[in-house]
Parts: sequence; structure tokens; C-alpha cells
Amino acid sequence: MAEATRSEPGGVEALVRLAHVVDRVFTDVARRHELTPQQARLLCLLVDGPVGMGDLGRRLNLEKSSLTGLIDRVERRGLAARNRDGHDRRACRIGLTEEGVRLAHETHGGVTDRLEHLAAELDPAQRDGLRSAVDRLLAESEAAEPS
Amino acid sequence: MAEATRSEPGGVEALVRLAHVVDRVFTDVARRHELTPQQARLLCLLVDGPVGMGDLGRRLNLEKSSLTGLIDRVERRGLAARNRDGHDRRACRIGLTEEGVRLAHETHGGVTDRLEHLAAELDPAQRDGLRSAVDRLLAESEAAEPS
DNA sequence: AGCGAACTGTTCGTACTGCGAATCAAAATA
DNA sequence: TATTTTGATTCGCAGTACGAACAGTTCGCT
Repeated sequence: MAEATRSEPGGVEALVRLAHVVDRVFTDVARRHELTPQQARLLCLLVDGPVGMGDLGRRLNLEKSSLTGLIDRVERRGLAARNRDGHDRRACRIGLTEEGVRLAHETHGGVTDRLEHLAAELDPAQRDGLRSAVDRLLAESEAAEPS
Repeated sequence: MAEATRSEPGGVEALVRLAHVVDRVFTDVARRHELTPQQARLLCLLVDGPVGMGDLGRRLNLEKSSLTGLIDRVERRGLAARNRDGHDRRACRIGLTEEGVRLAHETHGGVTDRLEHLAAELDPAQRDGLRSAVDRLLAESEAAEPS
């Protein structure tokens, strides 16, 4: 029963550690801007325009009750705002304020810079390999999740 | 100054999303065993034998005061125990109880299974590409961190 | 030996995170 | 229209994480 392990010796461990590195970057950058990691993640998701609560919950992997609180705190800091949806008077879409956009760009840029700085050491072949493998994994996990 | 962005279109995004997938797996598996993600991470770190608080804080990226609480809760559940160090009466080493070992193996196995199940869909070239890229990134980040 | 600096871990107060159950209003469906 | 479903909030609870202040221990230096 060690065959699977033999064929991927420590590969999973490496993935976990990589995730940890990314997480660390996110945490550090967020902190530098007086944000919590979750708040930073939220802002980055909102940077392309307003998003509904449903989408947000799915993308952040949060229960709706958790999301309400997160939005509350971000709204209280004047970084985002709830905009009621015209078609459905229950629903609301979350959009960034001016200050929110500024912070979102700053944190997104900070994270990108630091990760690109790491990725810069990869040679083009490794870059491509990483890209294609990650894309495949993501497609895979997205396909598996809706279960 | 958009050159760097042009040369890595979305590559960083892929990394972030990959981290998110790994995180999700960890959260799900932990929950299945009545653990929080952080508690699961802790158990996995302790599986190779007792570790001192200093090391733990560094590896989990936690402040010591945060670590105290985490250990408290895990100890209260009977999964780990503080063992005082013989050489330094201030220090203590955290070790797993029998039940802790059991849970640690279960969660570690669960995470590994699910990630390997994902990775199994990659063809060998992608696997190798991912491996080498991730190893490189980890080496890079470890070299950069001690700053 | 003795004194002070550095280190290890805890306590305390505070804010944030995240969940599930219960609730309410607004759709959607029968 | 009556019923069900859906979108979001509220509440209570446990866990997470930080920094400052603290106590005991060890270390370095004289």
C-alpha cells in the first residue's frame, strides 16, 4: 500500500507547505495595511466590481452568517458598501468604496509583487509546468466540489 | 511597469487559488474529525515527535501568546500534553497523546488522500513540473524568510 | 558569587473569525 | 392565494490571534 506514496514522495507535503507560504504572504501584506487576511481576501475579490453575497460565500468558502459579519466589519471601516439589488429586494451586492479600491489595489499589488518575486526564480519551463499543473488541479477540484 | 505582469499573466492568481484549494481540503478534513484547521495543522506537526513551543510558533507562524491558547485547547481535549524539558526548566515540549496520534494520522491521511486524488489526474510531465516548481519556490521562500 | 540582560511561557484584554439555529422579508411555485 | 424556497441578518458560542505586562529561568559579564 505504499505504492501511491512512492510515486509521489512528499509531493503532497510540498503542496501543503506551498499553501502555507502563500498564506503567510497574504497575512503579512494584509497586516501591513491594517487588514486581517480575510478582509484582504474579500477586497481582492471585489476589485473587479460588485459581487453578491451568494457568490462571495461560495468563493470564500464561508457560511452566510459568517459573511454577514465580515461585510459588517469591512463596511464599518468604510471600505465596502452594501448596494441593494434592483431585481431582488432581498439580495444585495457588495461594492468597494473609493478607499476600499485603493486598499484593494495596494494589497493585491503587494501580494502579487511578493509572489512574483518568488516565481521569478523559476525558469520558463518550470513556470509553464506550474501554470498548467495548477490550472489542471483547479479544474479538477472545482469539478469535484459541487458534490 | 506592466511588463512583469505581462510575463506572468495570472500565474500568481493561480498560486493563490491553489493555496485556497489546499486550505479548503485541510478545513474539510479537519472538520470531519471534529477539529479546527489550526488544530489539525498542529497535530500534523507533532506527528514526528515532541516539539518545543519556539519551533511550533515559527512553523505555524504564530505569536507565543496565540500558541499558548491553541495548546491549551488541544490539551484540554486530551490530544496533546506539555512535557517539561529536562535541560531548561522554562521550556516545554509538546507531545501527542495516544488519541492525538490516532487523530493526527487520520487527518494527515485524509489530507494526503484528497490531494493525491487531485494530483492523480495530472499526467507525469505536469506532476514533475509541479514538483520541481514547488520545490524551487519553497527553497526560495525559506532562503528569503530568515530576514 | 552576584547582577542585570535575554529568553520561555503564561495571563489578560480586545478584536476578529466561523458555525448553526432561529428568524424575517421577499421571491417563486403550486 | 397559500406554500415553499431563497437571501440575508441576528444571536450565542467556541476558537483564533495579537500585543502588553508579567514571572520564573538561564546566561553573560564582572
